[in-house]
Amino acid sequence: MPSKEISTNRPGSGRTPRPATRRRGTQLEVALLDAAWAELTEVGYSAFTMEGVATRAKTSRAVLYRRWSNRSSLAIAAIRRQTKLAVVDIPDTGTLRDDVLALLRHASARFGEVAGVFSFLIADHFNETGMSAAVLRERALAGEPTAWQIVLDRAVARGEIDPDVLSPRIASLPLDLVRHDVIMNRSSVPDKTLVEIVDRIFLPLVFADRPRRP
Amino acid sequence: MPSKEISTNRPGSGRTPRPATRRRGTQLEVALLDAAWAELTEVGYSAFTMEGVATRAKTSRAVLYRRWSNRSSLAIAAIRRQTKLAVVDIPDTGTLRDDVLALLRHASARFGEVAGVFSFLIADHFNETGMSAAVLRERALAGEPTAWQIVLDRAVARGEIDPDVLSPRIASLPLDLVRHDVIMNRSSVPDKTLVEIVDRIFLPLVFADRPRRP
DNA sequence: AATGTTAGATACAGTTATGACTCTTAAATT
DNA sequence: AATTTAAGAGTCATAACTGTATCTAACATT
Repeated sequence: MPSKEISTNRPGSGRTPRPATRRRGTQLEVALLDAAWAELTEVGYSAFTMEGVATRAKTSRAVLYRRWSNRSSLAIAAIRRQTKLAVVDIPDTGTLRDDVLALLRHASARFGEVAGVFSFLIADHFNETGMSAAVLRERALAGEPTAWQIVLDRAVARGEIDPDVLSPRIASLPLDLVRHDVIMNRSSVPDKTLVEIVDRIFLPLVFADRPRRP
Repeated sequence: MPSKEISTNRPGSGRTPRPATRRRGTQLEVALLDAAWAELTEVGYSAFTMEGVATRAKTSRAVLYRRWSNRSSLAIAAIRRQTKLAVVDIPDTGTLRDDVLALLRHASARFGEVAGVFSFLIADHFNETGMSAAVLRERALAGEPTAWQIVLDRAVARGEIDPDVLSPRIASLPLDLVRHDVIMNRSSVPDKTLVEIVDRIFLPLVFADRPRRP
């Protein structure tokens, strides 16, 4: 059977009509990471394979292995890239409440999209490396002040809130709750819930010692 | 090579000194489920295999397959058993704060179990069924009032808190935050954090309209 | 004591992914 | 134009797990 079609093996002339172009360098790497991200969001980490990514990216596994030695590295790289890409335009409505709500709505919608990726947060990689979702998040956001932080800073600058009552835990509370909700329900958070988080939990804590806003 | 050691294959006389006892019936089944639970909490669902469970239980896969046809059935059975077993003894210190703290400490200490169960909930099985962790949790707790609910009810009965300010979201807030923390950090929650959640977030919200406690 | 059930060991075929390796050739570099 | 790099196609050995099956001896039942 090895004598079948001897040396008609020339690529381009064989049964597989290969595209005449080859991606290189950054262009290729971006394509690979995008494919990896798409794979992650669609099939989840548990079914995330080098083979699947290679197929989707229309390349071979070798190209992937040259850059990432295993699937968890690739997954992390894809997540990193995606979090960098996801630039939020920062709301500036003039009130803390509306700024915060705008960001939560955005976060909820976005978390909802990538809910499948959260499977990654639990999976084997963290068992091996001892890394956690929190660590990954910190690294991904390293340096850059988040939109969230900027919105809070502005509220402090306006004199709307007292920086002393804004402990890190209270500051991150709304986003934490939205994230928790998404993880538990595997879907974006109803707007009613977002409003409740802001009006019944976050703002009362932030304005605890002050008279209520007008 | 098949003629090597013909018929010295008698178990008990071979190279493997097998234990002379055999578990049966309920005793065996309990051992299997315990092994499955241990495996689930330690390696997570993505690395949860019939083979791993069998090895841990010191039995063969056939014994597992006779009872559960695949790993998700086995995982579900193990989780079911555990949720039945895990009876929390309900603290009754006389104050809401200490009761709540006791329950949070208990929940935090069992973080590994949370992580194990979550790794299952989030894995592929649920991608297909569309079920969410929140739904499954409700089902698991169906009927039975939780220790958490009982503690809150007692505080209401003592007149310590006003049932009207205790919306479902605020009521579940401390547990939600602990769960979120466990998921994000893959470890138990520092006691300092638990105290902060109770004293800086939960109690201020619950006692919002009242004078501070003595 | 005889009989039936089944735990537990072992083997096997089939599937899927890994990771290393060829080889040709498109694209970049010189 | 000549040379170097590496994309992309493909092969192969290895490993892990699945699900089924076979066999024996330890237990329960009679």
